[in-house]
Amino acid sequence: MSNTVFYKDTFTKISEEKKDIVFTVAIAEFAAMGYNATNINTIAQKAKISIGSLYSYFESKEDLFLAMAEKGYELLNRALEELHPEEGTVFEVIERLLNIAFDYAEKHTDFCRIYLDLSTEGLSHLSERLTENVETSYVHVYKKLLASAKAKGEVRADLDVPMAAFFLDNIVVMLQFSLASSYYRSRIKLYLGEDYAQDRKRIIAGLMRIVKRSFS
Amino acid sequence: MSNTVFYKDTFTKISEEKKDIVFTVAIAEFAAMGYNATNINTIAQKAKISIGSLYSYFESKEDLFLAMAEKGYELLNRALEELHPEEGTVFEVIERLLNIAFDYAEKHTDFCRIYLDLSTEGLSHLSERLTENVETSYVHVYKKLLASAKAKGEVRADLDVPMAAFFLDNIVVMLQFSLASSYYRSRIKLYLGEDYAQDRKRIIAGLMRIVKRSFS
Amino acid sequence: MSNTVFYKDTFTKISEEKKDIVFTVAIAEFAAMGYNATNINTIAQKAKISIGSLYSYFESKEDLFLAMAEKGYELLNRALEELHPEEGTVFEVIERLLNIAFDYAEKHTDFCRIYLDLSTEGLSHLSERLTENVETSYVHVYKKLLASAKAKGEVRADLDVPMAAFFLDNIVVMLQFSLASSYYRSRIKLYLGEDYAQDRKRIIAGLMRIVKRSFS
Amino acid sequence: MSNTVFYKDTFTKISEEKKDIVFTVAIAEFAAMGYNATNINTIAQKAKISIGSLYSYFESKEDLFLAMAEKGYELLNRALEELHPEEGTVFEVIERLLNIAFDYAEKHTDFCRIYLDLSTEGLSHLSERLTENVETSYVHVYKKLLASAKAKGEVRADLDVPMAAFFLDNIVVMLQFSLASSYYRSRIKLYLGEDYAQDRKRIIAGLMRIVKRSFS
DNA sequence: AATGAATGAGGGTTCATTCAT
DNA sequence: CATGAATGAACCCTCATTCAT
Repeated sequence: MSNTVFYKDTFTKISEEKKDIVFTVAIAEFAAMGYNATNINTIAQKAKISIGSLYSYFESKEDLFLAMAEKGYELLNRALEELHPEEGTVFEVIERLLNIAFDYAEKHTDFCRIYLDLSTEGLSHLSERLTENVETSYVHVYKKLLASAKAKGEVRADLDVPMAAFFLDNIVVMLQFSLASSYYRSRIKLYLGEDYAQDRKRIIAGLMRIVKRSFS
Repeated sequence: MSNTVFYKDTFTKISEEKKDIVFTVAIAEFAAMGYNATNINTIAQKAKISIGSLYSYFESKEDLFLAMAEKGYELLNRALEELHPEEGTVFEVIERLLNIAFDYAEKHTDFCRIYLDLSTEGLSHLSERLTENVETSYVHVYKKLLASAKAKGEVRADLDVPMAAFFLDNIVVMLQFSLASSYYRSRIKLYLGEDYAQDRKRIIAGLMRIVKRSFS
Repeated sequence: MSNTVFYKDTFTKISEEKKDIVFTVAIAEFAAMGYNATNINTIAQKAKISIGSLYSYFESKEDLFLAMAEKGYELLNRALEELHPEEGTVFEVIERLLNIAFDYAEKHTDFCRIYLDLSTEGLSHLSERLTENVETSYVHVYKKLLASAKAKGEVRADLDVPMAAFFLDNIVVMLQFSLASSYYRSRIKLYLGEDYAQDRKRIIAGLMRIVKRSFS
Repeated sequence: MSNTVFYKDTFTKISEEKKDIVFTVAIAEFAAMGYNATNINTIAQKAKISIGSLYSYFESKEDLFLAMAEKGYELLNRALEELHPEEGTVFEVIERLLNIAFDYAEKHTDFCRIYLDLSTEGLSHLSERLTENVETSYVHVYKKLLASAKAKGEVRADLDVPMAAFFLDNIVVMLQFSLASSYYRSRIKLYLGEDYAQDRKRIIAGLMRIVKRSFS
C-alpha cells in the first residue's frame, strides 16, 4: 500500500512545524514553477532552513519533489475516505466523488498543479518512481463501484464497466485540472462563461446529468 | 486568425529540407524533455546547424518553442478540415471528430506532449503568448454543432449546450493525452486492459455510446 | 602628416551618400555604446548595407573604429584652420580656440565621446595605432603660439611655455568632455549651476579671465 | 553619506585576505581591459575562487564593477582626510590637494583608470548607479575653501568661485588621468618632455604658479 | 561589388550538490 | 544535527568574421 519513502530519517525527527513549512514552501514552488524551473536553494531560503538541512532531509531534488507528490496522494486518500462507496446509490456516490474532487482542487490547488506537471512526458522518469498515484489508485474502487451498481441494477445491464470507470476518472481529472491550472481555468470559462464556470453546484449538476444518462 | 509570428524572417528563406529538420528535431526534443529541460545547443547539434543559425531563425528558446506549438495547431487545423460539421448527423460528426483526434495523437504524438507541457502552470507565461490554441479554437465549432443538432432535434431538447461542448472537448483532450503521454498511456491500460487500450475501434465505439446516451 | 589608412580601397569607390551613412551610423553607435559594446552587425543594419559590404570597406571592427576616429581628427583640423594663430593677440587667439572647441563639442559631440573612449586604458591598443591624434597634434601649435607671445611681450617673461601649453590643452580637453559626455555634463552643472553651465559666453569669459591672469 | 551597497552579505563574511585578492584582481582586470572587455571568469580564475563564489559575493558583473569603483572612492576620501582645508592659506591647501592627487594616482593607478572608463558615455548606465563619486563629492569642499579664502582676502575680491572651483577640479582630474592612463601619460610627455613629466615637484610648482596667478 | 546566411568560440549567469565548520 | 560558503558543469545567447552565391 505504501510507496518507497522519499525522505530521509532525519526528516521524521524535526518539529512538526518545520516539516509543515518545508511542505508548504516546496509545494508552492513546484506548483508555480514546475519541477525543472524550481530552485532548491530558493525553497530552503523561503522555508528559512539551510540548504544543508534540506539535503539532510531529502536525498535530492527528485526525492523532495516526489515526497511532495506523495503527500498530495495522502491528502487525496484521506479526502476520499469520505466517499463511502457502499452508502446510497451509485449516483449518490458519484456526486460525492465530484464534490470531493471539487473540494480537493480548491483546497489543494498546488497539488493538482504538481500532478499535471508530473503527467508531462519530460517527468516520466519521476512518475515512474511513484508506485502509486492518483489516477491509478482508484481504478479498482471505480470498477468495483460500477460492477456492484450493475449487479444491483442501478445502471444499465450492458454497461461497459472498464470504459465507464475510465470515463468517470476522466471527468474527475479534467475537473481538477480545470479548477487548478490557469490554462484550463481560462478554457472552462470559454466554454461555460464566467458565471457558470464559478458555479460549483451547476457544474456538478451538469456533469451528473451526463453521467446519469450515459450510465442508465 | 493567425498568431503573432514566432520565427524570424531568415527562417522563411532557408530550404524546406532544413526547415523540416529543425522542426522535427526541436519538436522531438521539446516533447521528450519538456520546455525547461530542453537544451537549445542539443537541438542545433542534432539538426546539424550551428547555434548561431538557430538564433538567426528564432529570437529565443521561447520563440522556438512557440513556433513549434503553432506548427502543431496548424496541423490540427488542417486535420480538422476533414470534420465537415454540416455533413451527416451530430453523432456522425462526433465520430469523425474522435477519429481525427485519434489519428492526430498517433501521427503527431510529440505535438500532443508539447500541449500537455504547455498546459502546465510553470509554462503559463508561454501559453499566454499564444493567441490561439487547440483547446480554445474549437469552442465555437462545438457549440454551433450542438446547437444546430438541438434545433434539428437530433439531441434532446433540454441539452445544456455549453456543458455538452465542454464535455465533448474533455473527451477529445483526454483521449489525446491518453494516447500521447507515457503517463496517461499506462493509466488507460490500467482501466481498459492492454488489448482494449490498443483497440481503436472499440475505444471509439465505447466513447460514442457514452456520448449518444448523454446527448440523446 | 597623414595616418595609415584604415579603410579599404573599395570604400573610396562607393557613392558619397553611402559613405556618409556609414560614417553617421558608425560614429553614433561607437559614441553611444563605446567600442567594445558596439555591434558591427547593428551598424550595417542601421546603415542599410550588408555586413559583407561593411567588411569590404573595412578590414575589421578595429579599422572601422579607427577610421571614424580619424575622420574626427580631420574635422577638428578643418575647424582649427579658422584659428589663425598669427592674427591678433595671444588672448584673441586663445579665445578663438575656445570658441572653436565649443563649436566642435556641440556639432561633433559623438566624436568627443569617441576620443574619451579612446583615451581609456582598455583601448590603448587602438590609440597606439593612431599616429596622430587630437591631443598630440596641437602641441607644437600651442608651444609656438606661446613662445611667440612671450617674444612679443604679450605674456610674462618667465612663462613656463611647456606647462602653459599643457595647461591650455587641458582646458580645451576638459571643456570638450564637459560638453560632450553625460557624466561630465552633470559635473559641470554641479559646479556652475544649470544656467551658467549652458551660458557659452559666460564660460568662455570665465576661462579667459583665468588664462589671462595666469599667463600675464 | 554611504552609497547603496554593491556586494552581497556573503562577501562580508569571508576572510580579509580573500576579500583583498578579489579586490586586487578585479580592479587590475577592470582597469586594464575596461568594463566591457573584462571577463568575469578570468577574474574568478586569477583570484583562485570559483565563478559560483564570485556570484555569491556580487549579484552581477555590474555590481562587482561598482563595488570596485566605490572602494576607490573610499580610498580617495581617506586620502583627502589629510587635506585639512582649514589649515594654512588657500594655496597651502591647494598644494596639499595636488600632492594628495599625485599620491593617489601613483598608488591607485588602477582606480584612476576605472574612473576614466566610468566617465565614458557607454558606461553612463553604471555611473548613474553611483550616488556619490569622486568628481561630485568635492564640489562643496572646493567652493567652501575658495569662498572662505575670498572672505579672508587671500584671493582677489572678484573671484568667480564656481568657475574657480570647477577649474581647480579640472586640474586635479587632468593630473590624475595624465598620470594613470597610458594615453594621457604619453600626452604629458609630449608637452613637458620626458624629464619634466616625471618631476613631481616641478609639475606641482608649475601648476601652483598658474593657480596662484589666476586666483590672486 | 554586394549580400546575408552561417559559424562557433566565448561570455554572463544559474543551481544541484558537497563538505568543512 | 545545522549551516551556508564553495563548486563548476551547464545553459542561453551574442557577435566578429567568413564565404558561397
